[in-house]
Amino acid sequence: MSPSAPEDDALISTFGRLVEVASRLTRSVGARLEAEHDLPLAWLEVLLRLTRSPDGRLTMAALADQISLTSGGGTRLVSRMVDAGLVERVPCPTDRRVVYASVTERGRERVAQAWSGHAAALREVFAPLGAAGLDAFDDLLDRLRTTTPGTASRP
Amino acid sequence: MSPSAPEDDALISTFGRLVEVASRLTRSVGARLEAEHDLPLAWLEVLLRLTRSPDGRLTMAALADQISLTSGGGTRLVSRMVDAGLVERVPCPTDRRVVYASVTERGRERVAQAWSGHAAALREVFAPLGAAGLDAFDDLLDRLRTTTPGTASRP
DNA sequence: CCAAGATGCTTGACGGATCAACTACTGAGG
DNA sequence: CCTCAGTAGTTGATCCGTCAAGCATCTTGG
Repeated sequence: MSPSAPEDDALISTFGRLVEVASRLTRSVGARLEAEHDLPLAWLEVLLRLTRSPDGRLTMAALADQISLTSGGGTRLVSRMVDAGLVERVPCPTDRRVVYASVTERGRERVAQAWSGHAAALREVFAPLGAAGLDAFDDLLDRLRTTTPGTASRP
Repeated sequence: MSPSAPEDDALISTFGRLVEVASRLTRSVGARLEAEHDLPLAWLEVLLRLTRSPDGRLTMAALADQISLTSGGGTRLVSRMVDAGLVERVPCPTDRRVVYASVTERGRERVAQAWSGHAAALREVFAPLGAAGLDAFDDLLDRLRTTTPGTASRP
């Protein structure tokens, strides 16, 4: 009773695989990061985005969008990181609604410590693709990313 | 102060992209499914796995593994689906520890209803890849999947 | 045959994300 | 100028998954 078309079936399998792979990879990489550097993957993800941004800061909305969280989720996540001293909240002088999340020095240190281990984990995880496969993969992901609708918090 | 190697940096970007794409896609596809068929994506995922399995059933452990949940998460998810009448728990006669999750008739109906809409959503979402890209993508995902360590619940 | 370890599933406590409501602020039109 | 719609961020309630402990059952080696 597998409903109907065979090529739609393939589509569904691919999608399932995507979700599964993303889940397994984040789990595996995240566990290692947690074990070796006591740093949740989500935190590193935030720190990386911030350190790559001009002045090491991003508005809450931009950050939430980049890490695919709703604005509420973003607020809570950075709150925890503020408590841990890795991030600061900096009010925007020209628009008093906006708040910047800004990496602290301590935050930069943590990234520097965790960085090479994280890179090693990723090298391992992506090894089966080879260099060519990795490039292709990156390109395909980019195509999917840019066409997918919008922001997490937009109805 | 972007730490060091440029090719590791690319790796980190690719990983970030993978997570982002998976998240956006599940969100978009899930929202549509929820809106059109009032069915959470995770439920459909379960129903699809079950209907594809012999006798429409899977042990709790096998199911949890397939949808990347811990065994505890699996238990709760099927409990909810049992309450909704889409799945039944069937004890295994030969090994009294194991419990099968088995699709009910009602479950099969829901899949049949949702299936074509879901397929349409996926066709849309994967459109930017084209047929060739989709094949390549599927192949790459498969390589990543088969080499990634193990089961969700295994330490 | 039975003790000890493995395995399959469930459950209580908890963490973390979502949703929706709310506050504060900005900017455009009358 | 003032109002009003739209935008940025926070927060209370809730949902869902994890972790770790626990129970039942199977299996194995002495």
